[in-house]
This record gives sequence, structure tokens and C-alpha cells, in this order.
Amino acid sequence: MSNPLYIESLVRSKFPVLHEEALIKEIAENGTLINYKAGDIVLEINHYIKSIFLLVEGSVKIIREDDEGNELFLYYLNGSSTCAMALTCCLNDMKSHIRAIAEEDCTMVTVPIKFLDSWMDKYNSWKAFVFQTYNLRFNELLGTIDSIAFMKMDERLYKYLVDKVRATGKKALRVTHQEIAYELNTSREVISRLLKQLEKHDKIALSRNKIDFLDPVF
Amino acid sequence: MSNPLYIESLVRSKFPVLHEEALIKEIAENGTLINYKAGDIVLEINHYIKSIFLLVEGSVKIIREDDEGNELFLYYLNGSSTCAMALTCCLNDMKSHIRAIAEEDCTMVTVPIKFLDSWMDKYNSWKAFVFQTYNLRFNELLGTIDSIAFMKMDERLYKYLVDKVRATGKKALRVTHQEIAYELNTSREVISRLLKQLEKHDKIALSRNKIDFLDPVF
DNA sequence: ATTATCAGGTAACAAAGGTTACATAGTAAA
DNA sequence: TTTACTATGTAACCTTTGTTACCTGATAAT
Repeated sequence: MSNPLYIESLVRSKFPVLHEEALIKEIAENGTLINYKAGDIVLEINHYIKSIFLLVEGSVKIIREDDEGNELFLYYLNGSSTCAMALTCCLNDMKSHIRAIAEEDCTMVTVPIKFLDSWMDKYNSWKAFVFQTYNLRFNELLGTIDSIAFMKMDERLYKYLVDKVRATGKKALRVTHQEIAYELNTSREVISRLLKQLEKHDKIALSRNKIDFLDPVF
Repeated sequence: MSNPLYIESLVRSKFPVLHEEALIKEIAENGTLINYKAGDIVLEINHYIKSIFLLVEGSVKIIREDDEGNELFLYYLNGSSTCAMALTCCLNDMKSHIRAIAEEDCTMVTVPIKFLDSWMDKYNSWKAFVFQTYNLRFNELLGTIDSIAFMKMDERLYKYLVDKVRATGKKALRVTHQEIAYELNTSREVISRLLKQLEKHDKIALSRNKIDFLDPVF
């Protein structure tokens, strides 16, 4: 339930950066707790964003799509973070340029966007949080660019699997070859081929709807 | 010269967003006018950033490099803008993750980073400018991702040339095939091959150290 | 149990891009 | 002017990725 005391304790434990008492109270008073099921769309391309979310539990994947409907996975958002795209969009009153999908079941505290700006002036820890978020997302975007610009598909695929294991904390990945192909913007056959190679090198074990990741992940 | 009155007039004419009188005065008092020659390095990877720059005249190109020294052109910064990377780096006290090179001779007003944060609290127009910058750069990065993820090399090359014409305002581009190859992270032979195709289709005219762009650019 | 649907395997071929190798032309330096 | 260097042209070949086509096996629906 959206019980202010519960939200307060969540913010305290998951967002230690937001340490100002008055800020925590404001978040608890004005925030709402929302749950998403795995696969739910959190933000959609070309939709306006009505609230900022603080991800408390679970993970969210960020996807880019071009005009022809080609997709590209950008990065994961994990617990204790928020989406810089959402921040920019809100602060500049623009539509979303990305899609956010719950990778697993998620819990988040959402706050109406009207607070975003005023809290920046009132609370230093909120301001720091906003800029830290920008910084993190910028670097993730640069990392994404590195992957697609400098790596071949086999390396990108391996990195994709590692990222997924890290984001979900599970080495048994429930995913089809076709889904991976969409997110890496290639074809299913290419993914099947490369996954077979990884299996041959004992990096993964393949079965229907599932990939078991065998390498250690840090 | 770094004459406060001159800086003041530059800010007024080139950065109308920064409309608060007191802010303009502070920029004029604390800012320094700097000129770069075409090719000069404005920001270097792994260097700390000591000041924010407001680009008044000219254009700057932003380059990413991986560990093996492979380069990738990201986007141009044109007059009346600043670099979001620099902003994030300053606000989070981090090293630069990108290289900025003067594409043409440039004039910029630089301001010590210590003001960046305090002006955000004092001047709404400065805050708006900072967030507008974040927004612009985020979208340029997404555009760059679109190019490398969704476009083939021939299209990327054409877009690269268009961007260069737009950034410099000149249709006669002084550039070698090798330089383009570095910035698109491919080989000189590939670029020569594709440029020949573009010439065959009357999009460009080739000569030594120079490419004349023939298509209309908006 | 039979059928339909979905996920995956794989071969054969095509296209794009990267590599090697060498030729030629323009420009600068001696 | 001769030489040296730099930029470009181009063919031949290889690797990677994308496409077509078809098959097999697993699961769900009837």
C-alpha cells in the first residue's frame, strides 16, 4: 500500500543519498508506490512523462527504436536509481525518446513531476542525486556506443548476457533467441549461430526459452 | 581581449537564454575569452575539467575513443552551446570521457567551475540553460546511437558529410579519407570506395584533401 | 491423441565491410 | 628537377553479418 511510513523507510534504506529529513518527508507524503510486472511498459516512446520514478526493487531495461521499428537495447536501470531520460524530458517538457520495460517485477516510488524542479532548489541532496543520475546515464550511453561501434556481434552478445545476469541476479536467463535478436538489432539466425559457439566454448548451456550462463560474473 | 564589457555583449547576443542581468554581469566579471585554432584540443580524455566553456563562435567536434585507440565521432557543438559532458564531469568531479577538438577556429567564454553550482541556485535562466544543454546532448547521443546501430556505412558517411557541412557552414570540406575513416571507425579503403560511389551519384566532387558537397543542405 | 504453433538448428548463399597489396597522382622538400 | 612523401584508386580476397529456406523438436490447444 502507499503508506507514507513505508515509503519513508524504503527511501531511507534504498536511497541513502537522499538524506535530508524534510526531503524524505516530502517524498513520503507525495509519492505513490507502484508495482510493475515483468514485461510491463514503464515509459513509452512519444508519450509525455507525468511522474518521476525512484526504482526501489527490480530492474528496468531501456530500449531505443528507430522509425522503421528496429529496436536496440541501451542499458538496464537497477535498484536505487532513476532514469535520466525521464528527468530531462520532465525538465524540458518533452516526450520520451526511449521505451522503459520492466525486466523483472519492479517496485518504484513515483513522484509528480512538479516537485522535481522545486526540490532542486530546496534540497541539496536531491540536486546531487539528479546530477549523479545524469552522470551515470551519460556513461551508460557512452558504454552502449562503445559496444555497437567497437565490438563485433559475438562480443556484444556475450556482454548482453552478462548485463542481463547482473541486472537480474540470475544465471538462468528466460529469453528466446528472437528476443535477443530484436534487442541487438540483428536476426534470430545470427543469434542462434553465435549462441551455439558460446555453448561450444562452455560459456553457456542452451535449452528452450532458457540460457544458463556458466562463466563467473562479478 | 577579455574585456568584461565585450564578454557581456557576446553573452547578450549569443546566449539570449541567459537573460538575467545579474547573471550576465557575473559571467562578464568572472569569465575569460579564449580562442582556439582549428584542430586544437579543447578537452582531453582522462583530464580533469577546470572550467566551463560557452561556445560563442566556431564549432567543436566531440570524439570518443576506446582502450585500443579506436576513435568515433559523436557530434558537433555549434555556437551558443556548451558541452553536457563537461557539465556532468564538473558537477560530479570526474575526468572527461570524451575528447573535444576545435573543428574550426573558435571563440569561447570560459568560467571557473566553482560558479556552475552556485549559479544554478541563484539564476533560473542558468538552471534552465544547464538542463536544456543536458537535453540537447542526450538527444545528440541518441542520434549517434541511431546512426551506428541502424545505418549502413554509406548512409553514415553521407550523414557525416552533411553534419560537417552544417557545422562549418562550408560545402568545400577540407578533409582526407583517412581522417573520415578514423572518425567513423573504419578503414581508409572503405571510405574511398564509398566516396567514389557518392561521386558517381553526383552527391559530391572529390579532389585531394577536399570534398565538395553538391547536394542541398538545410 | 492429433494438430497447430513456437523455438531452435543449420546449410547455402548474398551482401557489407575489412584487409592486403600495389599503382598512380599531387605536393613539398632537397 | 629529382626525390620523397602523402593522398587516393582499385582489385582481389577474406570475414562477418544478413537472408532464404527448410527441418526438427517442444509445447499448447482442440
